[in-house]
Amino acid sequence: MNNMEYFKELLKNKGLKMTTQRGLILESLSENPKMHLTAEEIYEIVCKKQPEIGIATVYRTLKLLTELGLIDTLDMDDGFVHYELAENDRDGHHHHHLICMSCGKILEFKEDLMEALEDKIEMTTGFKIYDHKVKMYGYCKECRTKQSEK
Amino acid sequence: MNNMEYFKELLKNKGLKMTTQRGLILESLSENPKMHLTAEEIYEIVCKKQPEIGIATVYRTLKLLTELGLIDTLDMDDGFVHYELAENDRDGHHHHHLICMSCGKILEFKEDLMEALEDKIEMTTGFKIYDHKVKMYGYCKECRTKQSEK
DNA sequence: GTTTATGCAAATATTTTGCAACGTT
DNA sequence: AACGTTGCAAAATATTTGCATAAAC
Repeated sequence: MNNMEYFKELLKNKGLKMTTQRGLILESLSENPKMHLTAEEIYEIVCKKQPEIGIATVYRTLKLLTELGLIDTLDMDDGFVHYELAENDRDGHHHHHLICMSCGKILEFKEDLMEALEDKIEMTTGFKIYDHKVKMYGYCKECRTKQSEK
Repeated sequence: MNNMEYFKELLKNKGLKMTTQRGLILESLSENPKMHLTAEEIYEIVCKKQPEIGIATVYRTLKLLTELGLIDTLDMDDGFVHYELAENDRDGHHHHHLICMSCGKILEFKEDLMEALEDKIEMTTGFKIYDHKVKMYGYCKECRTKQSEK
C-alpha cells in the first residue's frame, strides 16, 4: 500500500475526510524526496495545481500528517520547520541528517547504527527508546575539496 | 578558567564589552543546569536581579553566546528555542537528550558512543563530522512504572 | 571620548484560530 | 443532510530591528 492509500485509510478510520488539498500536500512531499521543504515551499508547490489553496490549510494538513506519523519534522535552526516523508521502517528508526556548516546542504545517511547506544541508555537509565533524531554537523566532501584547493 | 572569565576574554578579543546584563544572562544558565530554559524564562530569571532589562537584550545576548560557542540551542518542537550551557568537551561531543513522550521530561545521557557511526559516515560519504545533536524519544522509568501499575 | 550595548517600541515572520461557505461521505 | 474542511482575514506568538540614551573601555 502506498502513502496516499494509507493516508486515506487512516483518515477513514478517524472519521476524517480526504480532500484534494490533503492529497496534493502529501503528494508534494512524495514527489520531492530529500528536499526538506518548509510549509511555505509546500504551499507554493501546491499552488501550481490548486491556486486557491490557503496557507492555513497547508499548516493544518502538515500537523495532521505529523500526528498520523506519515511525515516527520526537522528543525534546521533557520526559523522554519522543515518536513519530510516518514520512512516506514521496521522499528521507527530512520536516516540521519548530515548538515554541512559551509554550504548548508543536507545529506542523508541511511544506516542507523544506534542500537548499541540505545541498549546502553535503556540498561543504564530505564528509559525505553522508540525513536530518535540525529543531526551531524560538519563539512561535506565538496566543501572540503574546495577548501583544500585554496 | 570558568565560563564567565572565558566569556570576558572572548569579548575582549572581539572588541566587545562586558555588561551586567550579559553577565546575568550567562549566570542564569550556569545556575540552572539541565533546565533547558527558553529566552522568556531566562528573561524572567534575570528580571529578579535587573528588572529594567529588555527581552531584546536577552535575545541579542543568547545569539552572541551561541556564536561564541558558550551555549547550545535545543529544539523541542514546542515553538520555543531552548538554551543550555555548552560542554567544553575534548572534541565537541556532548550529551544526548532523552525526551519522555508521556511526561515531557528531558533527561540527559552523558556517554557519547557515536564514534562508530561517525567513522562509518566519514568513510562512506567523505562528510567530516565536528559535532552532533541526538534526541531520543521514548518513555522514562517513572512513566513506565506508573503505566505497568495500572 | 569613542564605541558598543541597552531599553523601548515598532516591525517581522511564522503559525494558529474564528467563522461563514463549501465539499465529502 | 450531517459533519468535517477550506479560505480568508485577523490574531497570536516568537524573535528582530531602529534609534535615542546609557554604559563600558
